[in-house]
Amino acid sequence: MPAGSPEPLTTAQQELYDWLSQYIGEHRHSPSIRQMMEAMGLRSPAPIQSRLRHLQQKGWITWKEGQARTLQLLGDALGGGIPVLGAVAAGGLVETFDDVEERLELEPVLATRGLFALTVNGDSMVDAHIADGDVVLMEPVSEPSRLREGTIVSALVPGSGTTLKHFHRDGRQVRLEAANPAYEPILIDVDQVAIQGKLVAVWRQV
Amino acid sequence: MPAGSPEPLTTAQQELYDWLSQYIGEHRHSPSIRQMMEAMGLRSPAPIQSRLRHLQQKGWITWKEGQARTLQLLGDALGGGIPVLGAVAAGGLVETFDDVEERLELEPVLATRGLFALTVNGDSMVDAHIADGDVVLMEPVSEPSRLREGTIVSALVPGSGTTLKHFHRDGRQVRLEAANPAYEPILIDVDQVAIQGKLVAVWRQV
DNA sequence: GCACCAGCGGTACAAATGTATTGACGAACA
DNA sequence: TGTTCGTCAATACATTTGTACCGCTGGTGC
Repeated sequence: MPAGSPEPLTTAQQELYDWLSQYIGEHRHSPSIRQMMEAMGLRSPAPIQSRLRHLQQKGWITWKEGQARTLQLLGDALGGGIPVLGAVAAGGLVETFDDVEERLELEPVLATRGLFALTVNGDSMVDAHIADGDVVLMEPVSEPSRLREGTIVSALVPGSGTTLKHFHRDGRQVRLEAANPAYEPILIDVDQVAIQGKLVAVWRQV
Repeated sequence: MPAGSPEPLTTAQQELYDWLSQYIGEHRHSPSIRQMMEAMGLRSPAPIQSRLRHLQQKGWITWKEGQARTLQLLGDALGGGIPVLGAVAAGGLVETFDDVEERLELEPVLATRGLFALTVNGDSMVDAHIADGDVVLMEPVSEPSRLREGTIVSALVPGSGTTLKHFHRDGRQVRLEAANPAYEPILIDVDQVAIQGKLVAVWRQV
């Protein structure tokens, strides 16, 4: 909820909300009222209806009347994106943020078909601000010849495994450069290397 | 689909899948079969059943039998998280990835209530691998006194706006340190600074 | 031509499901 | 003390909804 009015919940309401959050996170869809009933250890749907009504009035959830399993949490991120409240600065500056300027939408990226992720191991890409332990989201590459110069790709180099590097072409050869001067570029024939994917996003969870 | 068997779809199946993808992306829940029926311009649920069965057999969708609106796309990211196929390395190494080791779950983070995002401006946090233009996901902080030493926070410093820094306590004072030696630490009385949130995740979209 | 299959229409049915109603209990509060 | 409100039980009801069945059609390949 747009930070400001965290309407307090009763313990029963909180209990239901927490369970909903967990269930939806796990199953990707809303449970039915009778499922909530069972999970809460109740024997009648009425209490659930009541709690749901209150959760709705307080702005925590919403659903489509009459339609099954259309309940949604209004926890900012889920549904509608995360509000980007402003910018934070280097030296300082930037005013306080009052209203939402835009919303961060992860969906479009996540909806990319065939997307996969890799855990970054080592420090070869630190200069590109990709640190050890980061997760990189990659999109499969079908035509390596169409890659833009400098694109960060994951490449399978015979004898040295999979590696994350900047992609360059040198005529008939491919040059894979780390974003860290401590590492030597890899020069390899275009036929010898398999480009698995290109970098779409970086995710780091603290 | 788990990269490897891009089972071909008929145009009718593709049409339905595309619509489902769009609908779910927009509404955050599955439509009912009769809704699909209408959307496809049909007058009977049977064709939809047929298409759904085929989409399921080919591994594009899934649902819980007998339960309403529990259909899910199997587009990797949506539903089930993004498959983390392995690790990519610095110098090299790491074998090819065959099977999914784990899945990247963004949901738990995104479900955090009150979560907000900030666009990073400047290079004060480069040493923490947070670059200009990154989006940082922040969780509101209610009790600044309970913050762990070194936690990255966004703080509102009177006269110098909002800034992203490492948080430290020095007795009755707060020390805000940039992750870049070029910037001087900010020393300020605990009552003079407002800690708005702590860093939960970093998101960088290429 | 014939088999096969995806697709369509129409219909039917049982189950899942949201919702309304009534009554009772206990805690909070004036 | 009496009122209010959130909670629970039990029940009832109308839809919503998934699913099954039958027959027909048009295209594809043998």
